[in-house]
Amino acid sequence: MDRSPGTTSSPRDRNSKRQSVTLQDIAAHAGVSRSTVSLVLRESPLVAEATRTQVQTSIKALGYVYNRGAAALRASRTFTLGVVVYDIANPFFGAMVAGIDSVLHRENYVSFLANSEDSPERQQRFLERMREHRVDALLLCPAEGTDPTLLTQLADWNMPCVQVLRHIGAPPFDYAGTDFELGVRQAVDHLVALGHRRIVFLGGEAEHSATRARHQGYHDAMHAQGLGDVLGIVRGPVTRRAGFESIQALMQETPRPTAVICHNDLMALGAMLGLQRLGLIPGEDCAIIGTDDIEEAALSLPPLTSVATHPFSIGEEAARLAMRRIANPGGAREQVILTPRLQVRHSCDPIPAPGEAPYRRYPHATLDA
Amino acid sequence: MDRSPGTTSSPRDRNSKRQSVTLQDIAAHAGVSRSTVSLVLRESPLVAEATRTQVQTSIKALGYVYNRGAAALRASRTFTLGVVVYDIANPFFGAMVAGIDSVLHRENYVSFLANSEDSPERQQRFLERMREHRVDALLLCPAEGTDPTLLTQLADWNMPCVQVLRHIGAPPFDYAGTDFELGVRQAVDHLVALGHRRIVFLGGEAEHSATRARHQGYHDAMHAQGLGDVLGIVRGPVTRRAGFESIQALMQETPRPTAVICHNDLMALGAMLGLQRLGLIPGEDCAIIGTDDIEEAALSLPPLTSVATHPFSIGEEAARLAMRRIANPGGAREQVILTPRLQVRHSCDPIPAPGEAPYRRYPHATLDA
DNA sequence: CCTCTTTTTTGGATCGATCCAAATCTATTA
DNA sequence: TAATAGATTTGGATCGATCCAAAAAAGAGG
Repeated sequence: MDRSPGTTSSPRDRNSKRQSVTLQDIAAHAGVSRSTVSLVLRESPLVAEATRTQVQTSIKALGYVYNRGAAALRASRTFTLGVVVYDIANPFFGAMVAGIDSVLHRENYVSFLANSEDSPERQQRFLERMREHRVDALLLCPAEGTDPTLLTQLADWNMPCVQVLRHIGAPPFDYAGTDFELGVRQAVDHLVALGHRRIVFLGGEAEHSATRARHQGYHDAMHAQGLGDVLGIVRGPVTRRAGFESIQALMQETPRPTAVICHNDLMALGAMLGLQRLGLIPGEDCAIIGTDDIEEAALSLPPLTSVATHPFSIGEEAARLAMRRIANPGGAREQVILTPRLQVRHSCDPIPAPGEAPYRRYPHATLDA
Repeated sequence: MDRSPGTTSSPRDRNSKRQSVTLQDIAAHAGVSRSTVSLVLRESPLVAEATRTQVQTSIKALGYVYNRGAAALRASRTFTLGVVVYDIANPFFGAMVAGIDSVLHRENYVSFLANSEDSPERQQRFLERMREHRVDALLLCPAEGTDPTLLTQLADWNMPCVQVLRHIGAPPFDYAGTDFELGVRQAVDHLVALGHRRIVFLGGEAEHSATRARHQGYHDAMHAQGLGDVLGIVRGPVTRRAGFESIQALMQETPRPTAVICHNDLMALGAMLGLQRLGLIPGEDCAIIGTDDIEEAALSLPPLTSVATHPFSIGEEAARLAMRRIANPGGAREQVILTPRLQVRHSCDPIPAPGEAPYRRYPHATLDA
């Protein structure tokens, strides 16, 4: 009030002398105290309306930039989240991360993303780094082979953790994922309704919740359909290449399976390719169903029938759960389980009429589902 | 020295009273000063060997966790990097991010990853968030349509920026990418050597450096080969679906192109699918070359010939450049341009002998290149 | 006009590290 | 042995915000 700093301290002056505009500078400019400015920034209802607008004007005028680091030090809240996935190159995770971001954005959060590549050691190093950076919470898709005591460790660290897609350790824990068991059941039921009996599951080799649930679902559904005698599970990596290779081995068997359900879409796409390599037609010589319903699934030949697991929604739910946990660290743990939906396309169409050339059928298929 | 705090201040005691172990605690435990501990942590050569080991013992004993936020406040260095990409679901970026991480890891950095989805507005919001978090530098793959003044803005913000893959604004600026022009030339030359003349380029519609360079390369290479009269560039989105659709339109034309070079691999894979949908055989009815050489390229039918752009290396180089810039903000701007390499597979094999059934040829192709 | 609430504002302490000039401790040399 | 140089160590100030108890201002009631 005694001076009009808008003119006395020119930007040039500040540039040369001091690095950045601080609360103090704004306070001086607006003729109030540091604390009041802080309250305005945090949108406290305590400040009078007139003061608020005055301060906001000064903030704009001086081009102030909030220093979250400084705030974090005092308030011990960083507005920062750690996200650990195991295969960032899988489009599923692209979509999931987008879902996470969409929620974090609203909450003014920002995320550290790390790719464990399914290595517990890599994962551990990332977690330690994130600990130093004092993330408010963690979204963790645990790497294959992660020791269940990791959860205890994180609890000791005081780092809230929401597991995503896979889970380790004993309940209760926070978790967001899909009902994989139900997903596989949907796939099996669909195939059986189409007349298939020899249905093989191309699954993962790792022992974690997500493979277990799928295998359990397969097992139960097959039994429920009275097909307990033709169970077949192949275990291996869950990559495109693995799908490509294992289906070719599978097709050498007699009797051949007539349908294959895959752990994820990448495998399923690889499997379709493997069939083609053998001169077989996916969907006719052997039905294929994938899991995830990534974008590419609609863009294969034939378009892939897939159990949609809604990665974007999973990301959103996981992030929301993390926000809830941050707001209420002691609250009851939650498990958010989304319901998958079978997206039917053309990779398990019924056998074509005898006269019809199989290959020619694809052009009639619609790709837009 | 006067007391043995390892026993006097038990962990339980600290848990209840104070939140976390600080430098002060370690100093007391080791019988030295705060400052000395700080020097040890930063691996300063100033501290005597005996002191160093003593302090390190105390650090372990007390389970100290470095608080980077606090350090950042004082030292105004956050050990944090912003990374903005425009399509996280593209496996190319998965590999690139992995390359970035591998460098950051060594340097004890951690990265905020943001996905602009090619929206300048989204990008801008992320940048503002990262500014509040005071990232030490930015790795930016500018979203399509980004205003060139963004560079000025970032300079005003005092935020070092390394552009990646695409660049906007006027030199000098820091940049890491590939010689796309050369890449396309390699593709054209390869096709011409195989006897192709009607070579079409399936390119992007956006006006940025990466599309311009590719188009320029195509233009120059075609002219150099004396094919200036059969130029053909199709512009559109650079997605799998776009490749799928535009090649089908292209195949209606007369005379038909005999070869297509694509902006990226996703397009090329889509294009191969499009050919199949028309009942045409990729590589025989029409040759296809992609760009990037993502993992999936080796796993298509036929395996895709592609201009390898080495995403992992680009990520590494970009991150290294950022580290150099952080260490020396005023230094001369650098442009790191990697050399692409044509990875020949089977999507542009020469026309098969008359008697040979085209489709049967694929099983003989090796997928391992 | 004065007292009593209620609303709004404030300054000093604090978060946990680094910076830096000065103090201390060790050798070395005259 | 004292002076000097070099190697270590140190404490106070600082980074830029929040917390919180207390002060000041505004409004209500008699």
